[in-house]
Amino acid sequence: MRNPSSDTSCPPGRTGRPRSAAADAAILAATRDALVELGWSKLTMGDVSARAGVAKTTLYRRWSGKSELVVDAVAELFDSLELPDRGSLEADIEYVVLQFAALLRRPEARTALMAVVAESTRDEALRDRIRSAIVDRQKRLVVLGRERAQARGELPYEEDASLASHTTDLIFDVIAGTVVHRALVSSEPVDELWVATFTALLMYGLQGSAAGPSGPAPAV
Amino acid sequence: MRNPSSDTSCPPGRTGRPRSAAADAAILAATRDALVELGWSKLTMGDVSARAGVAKTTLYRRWSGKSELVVDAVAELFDSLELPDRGSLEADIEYVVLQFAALLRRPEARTALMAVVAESTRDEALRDRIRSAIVDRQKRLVVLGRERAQARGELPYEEDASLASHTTDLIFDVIAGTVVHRALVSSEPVDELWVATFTALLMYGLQGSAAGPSGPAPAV
Amino acid sequence: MRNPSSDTSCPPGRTGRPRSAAADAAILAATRDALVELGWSKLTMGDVSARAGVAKTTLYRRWSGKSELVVDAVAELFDSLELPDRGSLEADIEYVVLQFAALLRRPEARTALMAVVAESTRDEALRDRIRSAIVDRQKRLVVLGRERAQARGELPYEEDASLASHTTDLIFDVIAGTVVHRALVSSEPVDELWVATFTALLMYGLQGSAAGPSGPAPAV
Amino acid sequence: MRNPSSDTSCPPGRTGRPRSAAADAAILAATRDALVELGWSKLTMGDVSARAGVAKTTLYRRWSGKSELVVDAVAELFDSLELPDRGSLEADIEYVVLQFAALLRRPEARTALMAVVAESTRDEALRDRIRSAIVDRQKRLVVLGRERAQARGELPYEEDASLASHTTDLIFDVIAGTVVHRALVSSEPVDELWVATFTALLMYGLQGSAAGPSGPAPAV
DNA sequence: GTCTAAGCGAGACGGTACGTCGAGTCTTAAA
DNA sequence: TTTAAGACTCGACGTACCGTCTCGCTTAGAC
Repeated sequence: MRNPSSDTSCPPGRTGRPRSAAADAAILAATRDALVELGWSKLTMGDVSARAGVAKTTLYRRWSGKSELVVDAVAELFDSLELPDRGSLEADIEYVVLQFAALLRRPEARTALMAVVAESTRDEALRDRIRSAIVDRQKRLVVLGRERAQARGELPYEEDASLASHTTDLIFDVIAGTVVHRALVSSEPVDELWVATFTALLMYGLQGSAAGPSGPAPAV
Repeated sequence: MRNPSSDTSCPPGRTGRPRSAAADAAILAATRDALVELGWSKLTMGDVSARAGVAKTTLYRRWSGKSELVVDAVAELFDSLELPDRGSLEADIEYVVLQFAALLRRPEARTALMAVVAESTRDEALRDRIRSAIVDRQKRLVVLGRERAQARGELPYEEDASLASHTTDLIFDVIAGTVVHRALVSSEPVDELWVATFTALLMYGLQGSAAGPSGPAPAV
Repeated sequence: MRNPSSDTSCPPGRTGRPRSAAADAAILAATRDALVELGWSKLTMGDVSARAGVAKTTLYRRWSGKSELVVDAVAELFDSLELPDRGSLEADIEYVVLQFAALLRRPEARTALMAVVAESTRDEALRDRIRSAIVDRQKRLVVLGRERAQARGELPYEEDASLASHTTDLIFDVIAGTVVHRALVSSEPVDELWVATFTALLMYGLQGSAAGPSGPAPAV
Repeated sequence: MRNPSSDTSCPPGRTGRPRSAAADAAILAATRDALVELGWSKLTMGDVSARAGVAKTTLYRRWSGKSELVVDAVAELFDSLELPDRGSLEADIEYVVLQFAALLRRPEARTALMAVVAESTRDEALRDRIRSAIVDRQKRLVVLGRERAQARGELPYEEDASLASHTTDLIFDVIAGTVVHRALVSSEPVDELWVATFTALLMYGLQGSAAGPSGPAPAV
């Protein structure tokens, strides 16, 4: 994250004691520790502040509540996501799926992600924060993978920008949604075999869709 | 639900005042009302008991906590899911996706589903309850749709029972996961256009995968 | 105190678990202990509840705040005040002064009395509670002593009830006010010598006033 | 007050920016305003600093806490007390009682006086400060009134300095204590009628006591 | 005329207590 | 034995003040 201080940009005026930069890092790390040990529902602001060696008021000065804090704490995990060029679209998809699955194996992510999404169903601001802090971080991998596949000729260029965006969104929802569902709802392992099967399904789907409505109609 | 009383089978002995059957229904309805008005995180056991005109003790005698109660309350919503024969696999998929999306538009489902999944990441028993009360209800639609498609010849029969089961699981995770992600994480509408696109992707994927690894390799 | 439960009479309806009578006693004793150890300003509701082995909510269910609680706790000390017949008005006065001074030597009374009076300057309800719980307990000694003196012929009967009441009030304010001021404001000891001097002053004053405006005018 | 800056004498060294003299006055005035509006227990240092247009640091550089600040703020009120010669001891007493009662009608004095006395029961330094800032200011009126009465021949000279001092103290405690008790504990008005009655009692007491133990024994 | 040590405003900081709320249990009397 | 009622313990909440600190900026006397 470029700007770890969350709610208010740090220097509104120029007077007064400046906010401790170290505190931000300590708090977010403490939040992740608490998530691992206690899980979302048993995590408390007081506990986090104690772990971080910080007063509770310092937390509330920077984050308006538990959800916001946890989003920022978990978002940092997503900074580690990357997409090296594995040579083919198929390999890239398998890599990104495995990487995301590994992230979902981390207890702090498991317990926190669905929780903040649940909260966000009744909180517009939280939804925006999740989008910018987490979703966008994931989506850029899809964008990158798609561009590479287009450069390789594996996928056609889409000239209509709106359509291109919608396609990216769909691919993203399919990949992220399916992996999350497998890992957290079905509680089944995301292992190499499953990833290969899922990737194959997705590859067929992408290539068939790319051929498009004008392509060979799905045979019954 | 056949047995709405959840934790303890109703009549362990036979003496004493029997449990009110009406109470169960009232409690679950009150729970859904409270979910609509307050959302998961602001729903309280005391509030539910007050809405249901029931003592808190009565709640705790039947459910061990908020998560269990909400799972049962929301599970009843899934009883309305059904899959009439629409004539083709494609139409069946579109129907099931739209139906599930409609369910996710209900505020009680939006706020509760992800929340109980989040809770279940640290609670084995809750995970089982979600599986039997919710997931299995959804999955039978996939099983049914697949059988119909096989009967129609749209999809091949899979003789290996284990493999068949895995394929069903994958399809289920793709459909349910993608729709949930679209609706709750990306917060985008699941409209006819999107459903058509997604269904097309899935159809190509299924047919390609059905042709199998021995089928035509995905062209680059 | 006849009714240790303070704010609400115990049985408003007849259902539900009744309030613990033991808790009242434990809380008031804990309050006095805390006053002795910590003093008024460092006494906290949380500390009292911990000492009493009681939840904080139980305190707040019975008393609306620290002031009310402390008034009730200290009021019990005043139950020990009594006025045995010492044979003469002078002896009775000396006895009551010494007894009150002894009470004011107790740290819980020293620290609490002025504090609740200070609070009561902005709180009508608290003022009433102090009056009924503390002031009236003290004043009855004055009433009793005066009646005895009248029976002995040391003081004349006052036929006008209003005037009689005003005289009692004056005597009470003089005795209680002077002793409190000596003990807490001037911080001087209320010893036998001082008591004798003060009592003499008061005796002359009472007898002179009793002789009344029609009595011998104060000589210059 | 000669030296309004309380805790540290202003110029310990000689270099550096000197303390603002205006700040002291502004702070004490703000303190009195806050006492009137909020009362002792709701008055906060932060509020006072805001009212005075001063940083909290500036307060704490001059006073060690709320009690000290309030003592100084209220003490200034006592500067207005004076005792013009009314021609007789009786008139002087009535005057001083009425004047003191008027002071106790001011909300800032009502709420603050008992509060700081309560605090002082556990704080030696505060007790000294109250004595020098408030009590001594009151007591000099008694000393003055007594000297005048002696000059008039209304009261005898007391040669034993210690005894004289003790008598002054007693008179002071009787007057101040009785008035405070009437005004703040009994919450009854200190009106002309009451003052006359009280003064009469006191006059008889003083004259009887002045006649002394060797004087006519109080008749039964 | 600098130099410099203190005062000053602003406001973040680590704490402690607040008074409230919800969870889940327990104790009554009535059904 | 279940029920409604409600008191109970426990623990977290989010806020308010406390008194301290760290900033950058005066300000006035010493050099």
